[in-house]
Order: sequence, then C-alpha cells, then structure tokens
Amino acid sequence: MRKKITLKQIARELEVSISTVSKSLRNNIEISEETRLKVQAFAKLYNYKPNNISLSLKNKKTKTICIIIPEIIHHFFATVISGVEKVANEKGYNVLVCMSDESFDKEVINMEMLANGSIDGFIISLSKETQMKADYHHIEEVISQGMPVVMFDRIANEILCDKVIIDDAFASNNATQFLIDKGFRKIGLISTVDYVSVGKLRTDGYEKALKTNDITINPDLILKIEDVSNCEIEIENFIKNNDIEAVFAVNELFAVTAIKSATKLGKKVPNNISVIGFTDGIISKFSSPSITTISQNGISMGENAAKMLIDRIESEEVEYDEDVQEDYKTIVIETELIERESTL
Amino acid sequence: MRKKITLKQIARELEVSISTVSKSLRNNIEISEETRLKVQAFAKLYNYKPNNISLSLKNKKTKTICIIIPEIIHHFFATVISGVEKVANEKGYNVLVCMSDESFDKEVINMEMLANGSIDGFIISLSKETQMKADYHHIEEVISQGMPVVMFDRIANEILCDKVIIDDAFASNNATQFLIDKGFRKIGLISTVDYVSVGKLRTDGYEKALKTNDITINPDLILKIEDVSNCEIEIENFIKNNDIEAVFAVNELFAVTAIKSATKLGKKVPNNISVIGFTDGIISKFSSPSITTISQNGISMGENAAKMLIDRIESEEVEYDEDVQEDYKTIVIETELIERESTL
DNA sequence: AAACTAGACGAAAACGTTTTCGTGTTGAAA
DNA sequence: TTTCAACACGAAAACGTTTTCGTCTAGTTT
Repeated sequence: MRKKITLKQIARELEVSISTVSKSLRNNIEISEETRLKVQAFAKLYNYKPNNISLSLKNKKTKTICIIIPEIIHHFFATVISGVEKVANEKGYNVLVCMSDESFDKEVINMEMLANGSIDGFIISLSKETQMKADYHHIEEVISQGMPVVMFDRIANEILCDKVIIDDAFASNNATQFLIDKGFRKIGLISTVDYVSVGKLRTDGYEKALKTNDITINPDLILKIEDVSNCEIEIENFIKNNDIEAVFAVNELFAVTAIKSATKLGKKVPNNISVIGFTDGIISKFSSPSITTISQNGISMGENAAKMLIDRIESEEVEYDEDVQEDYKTIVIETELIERESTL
Repeated sequence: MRKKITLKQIARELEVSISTVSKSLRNNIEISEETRLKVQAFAKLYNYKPNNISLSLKNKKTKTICIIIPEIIHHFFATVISGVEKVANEKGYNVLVCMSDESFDKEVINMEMLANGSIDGFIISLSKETQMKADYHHIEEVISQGMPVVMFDRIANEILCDKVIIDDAFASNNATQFLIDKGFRKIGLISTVDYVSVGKLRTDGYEKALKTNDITINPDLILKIEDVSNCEIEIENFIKNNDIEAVFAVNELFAVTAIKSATKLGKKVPNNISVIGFTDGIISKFSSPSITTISQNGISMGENAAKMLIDRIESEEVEYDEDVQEDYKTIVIETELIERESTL
C-alpha cells in the first residue's frame, strides 16, 4: 500500500523547499534545469498527482457539477444525464448525480449539502412534490449565493435562471392535431395532475388543438392520474367507459398501459383505437405495436443544460460584477413526432 | 448576491478569533455562554455553513463515492445506481457517476482523475474494451494506493477486491433447464462474445445444462454477437437457418429482437418458439408478449456494493494497518426466474 | 573596488476548517 | 499576601497546493 505522495514529501526527500518542487513540476523557468529534471523524475517515479481537494480549496472551483433528477430509472432522465456527462467530460468537469425520489425534502437536503463549496453549479428537474408545493426557496437560496443553476424539463417560471425545455404545449398540440388529421374526433387524453408542470402544458396543448378544430372539450375524455402505481385500473376503466377513437398519453407508461388495456378489452391497436405517446424511450420502441410518440431529445437537453451551466460558471470567473444585469436564457429543444405502429 | 460567509468573516465582524467562532458553533464549553450564543445567532442570521472542501482537505475524507458504469442508458445499470444512491445517502455520502461508454481509455481517465483525493472509493463495472484487453492496471493502481474498490456484475477475478455479482452460470443453467423441462431439445443461445465476462459465464451455464441432460451441444445453435448495433440481421438469420424450438438470450435486447425476428418469420411466440431472456428490465415487462426472464436485482446489487464500499472506507479509518491480511468478500445476489408470456 | 544584475531558490500567505496548546484574568484557598 | 485552579479566549499548526515576494550568491559592469 503506497499512499499518494505529496509535494511536502518530495521536498523533504530531495532536500529542497516545497515551492521549488511545485515550480519544478510546473516547469517554471525560475528553477534550474538540473533541479527541475531531478524533481520531475522523482515525481514521475512516485507517480505524483496533485491533490484535487487542495486545488479546489485554493481555486474555489471544484470542477464538479451536480444534476438533481426525480428518478434515474426513467429512461428520459438517464438520457439527459448521458448528455450532461458528455459535455461535462469534454470540459473537464465531473458529474454528481442526485435523486430526489420525487421528494421535496430530499431535493432540499441535497442542495443544501452541496451548496457549501462542493460543486460549481446545479442542473435540476423539479420533483413532483416540489411542484405541488410550489416552494422553491432552496433554489432561490443557492442562486442568491451566486451559484449558477440550470433547470430543465420540469421547471418553474418564477425562478430566474437558465432553462432548457421543450415546447410541451406545442408538441402536444401537434400530437393531437396528428390524430385529428387522421379523422378522429373522440380523442382521450391521459395526463398527470396539473401541478406537474409538463403535464399541465401537455394538457393545454391538447385542449388548444381541439379548440382550433372546433371540437368540444369533453371532460370525460380527460383522465388525470395522480398515483402512477395503479394507473392500470384507472386507464382500463377510462377506456371501457368512454367511446374513444384515439388516445394521447403524456408519457410512455400511460401509452403502453393504454395499449394493454385496450387489447384486454378486445380493441385492437391501431385498428380500433390509435395511441400516441410522449417521450421516445425503450417502451415506445420495443412494445408491440411500437408506439407513435413525441421524441423529446434527452441527450440534447442534457448537452445544452451542461453547456449553459459551464459557460455560466466560467464566465463568472471573469466578470465578477454585482451590477451586471443577468440575462438568463431559455433554450427550447425541438421535438419530433415519430410515427410507428400504434397509430393508423 | 450574498456570497457564503466564512469563519474568518464572522470572527472579524464579532471581533473575536477564528478559534472562538469555530468552538462556539460546535458548542464547545470552553467558550462562555454569552459569546457562544452571540456567535451562533450571528452565524444563523448569515446562514453560515462550513465549507465542505475545507473539511475534506482537513479530514482527508470527501464523503463521496464514485460509480463507473459502461452505460447509464441500460436500465440495469440505472437500477444499480439507484441502489447505490439509496445506501450512500443514508450514510451521508454523495455519488459521482461516471460513464466509460464501454471504452478502456475513458475508464482509465476517469479513475486517474478521481484517485487524487476527490473521492473515497470506487464502485465499478468493467467496460467491454477493458474486458477484452484484460488490462486492469488502473484498478490495481488505485487499490494499491489504499483506495477501496468494489466491482460488480462485469468483474475480473484477477483483481483482489470486494465484489457483488450474481451467479451467472447458475442462473443461465436454470434458465436453460427451464426450457429443457418444457420438453425442448433444440435450444438456441444468443450470447455476447466471450471476453464479456457475464456473456461467457452465461454461455457456460447453458452448455452445462445441456450436458447434464445429455443433449449434444450444437455450435450452430450458439450465436455470439459482437456488434450490438446490427444484431437484428444476425438474429433473424440465426432463427431462419436453424430449426429452433426455444431461445435463451443473455440480455433483454437480444430477447426482444429474437421475438421480433421470429414474428417476422411467421413463428409465433410462445406457440412456435419460446424465448427466455436475462435481466428484468423495461423491455421484458412491456414487450408483447412480455418476456420470461432471469431477474437480476440491480437495486440490491447497488445497495450491497455501496454498503461494502462504505464499510471498507470507514473501517480503514480505524485499523490503518499495513499487514492486516485483507479478506475481500464476494456477495452473490440471488436471481429469480420470472415466468411471463414468451414461454409456454 | 563598488555597484549592479541575473539566476536559483526559499519563506510565507492564502484557501477554510478543526484542534491542541498556550496565556491572561479572576476569584478562592492556603 | 501568595499560590492555584477555573475560566475564557487566542495563536498556531495542520491538511496540500500555488504564487508572490524576498534573499543570497556569483558574475558582470562601471
């Protein structure tokens, strides 16, 4: 067990000062070539690497960013992390991943734990509970301390910071229009409760599309699911009790469950009922029939979020100015309707 | 923008020494109650939190562990991370997630970057390339520096460290036996190339089951896929050219692809051909027919890995002994055969 | 010979903590 | 009055770097 060697140990061994060692390793011309080479050889032999923590303390930069997500199991969030990692790595940053498990408290604890110098910035998608409570003090707190924050997907408009989103309303308007164009009029919507920001926006888009086409909005055709764990029963009843020609589901799980329920009820997809989903994940690709869906480019969202965050971090190093009016940006990532087998 | 306040600033403001402030905040009885309360009130007012980096430097502990995985997009790895996070959080640790993207170099770079004091230990599942090269110097290096490492799933027996695995050979022996018990004799295997440790082990288990039941191993019935990206063609040909009654696939993707190919070739699953997979992920649950599979409890693997790692980290604090013979453990997580619709 | 310059190196501060070891004051015991 | 303990606090080291600012020696210029 050869513990890592430090400058001090090298200095002692070579009977020079710590400064000399440090300068030698950074090829400072102040040090004679003889000494420099000797130190470098010794350092190489003992595999010297500067201690990162020490550097972080000195530079007040950790080269680490944190992404807080509700759930890593969701394919969409995994793709976002993947995008974040890619850009972060390219720029020499590490990525700390925290999960809020949809819990407000965990979100707060995580942020508070890390806001004390451990990281240089946050990328966050709000937990359901946080959205329900609409309590964002923890986020405002870290922003007010000068730590850059980028929100993505589940954002809060009240918070002033950089954001990466898709145009949820627009995309679901398109999805609904797609179904209308196929000639459907009785279009069911399976959404989340309204406090989930993207659920609300997707509902809005659905309603807008209906209005545009002079179709009356029928509340019976809108199902808002609170508890995901037993959505199957709700969805099955929803389909059974309503004469639906097509379904627009705001996520993959609801879409695939709708297909299963329909099949169970003897309705074939897409022949008897068309289904369109949201998020192009594993489920949509591999279910049978594969699911027509709105692709939400998670990788691109992650890349953009990381890029914005790191730019913000590194620009702050330069202009450390109190009065400069922050001009936060919101990047809207393009969505795409991917046609597969679940729609006619 | 109220930057975080430090002990020094509090000390200056209150005209006491830094020591007094530090002691007051830690409720040290050396300090008079009057001073203590004054300092605490001031600290609370300014929302003082000790700087983590500084503490890390002092304690030589970062309370951060790193998990290196080949790909976060794989559901299995996401579940492992989830398990790691859970245990780590309970014990006050943060989790740094790194992706090797199946690349040896990225794995090495990541480890070297972080082995300089940034983290307290590693949890790792080897990249394909690393397994192919069988070059583990980077891992041995950090272990020799006294940093605890736990390997999981894709491990290397040559490396002495704690490990968390499933009994891949045993599980696939069971899966194969399951098919044999159904009366099948012509059982195809779709596996990875042999250098992927778990692929090899699963192949071994398959062969063992055949031998046990006096079924001759037919090389034509074994397909080893190197390049995942166009496995569809290979699998389709494999099924078309062989008279197969059942397929055992070593992962979800191969299983679902086998089903798709079979269906395309006019063979119904499970009526004409049974398919059993490995890993109980999204695909197995939601494909139609849903897939009979070996569940590989990722959450439990992650939990166990994190627990072992943190125990190791914290035990080292106590007995910092060179000569103590390390007794590394290998935890074997139970697997389970989950019967679904893809088998008779 | 005196003054200066370059060359080579070290001391020390700084980042933000915690902790050990003084040290000065006060009041009580001898 | 002297001695001592308790009390309340501060100085300084330590963690591992980087960097600024000396400082010393030797050689070169006037």
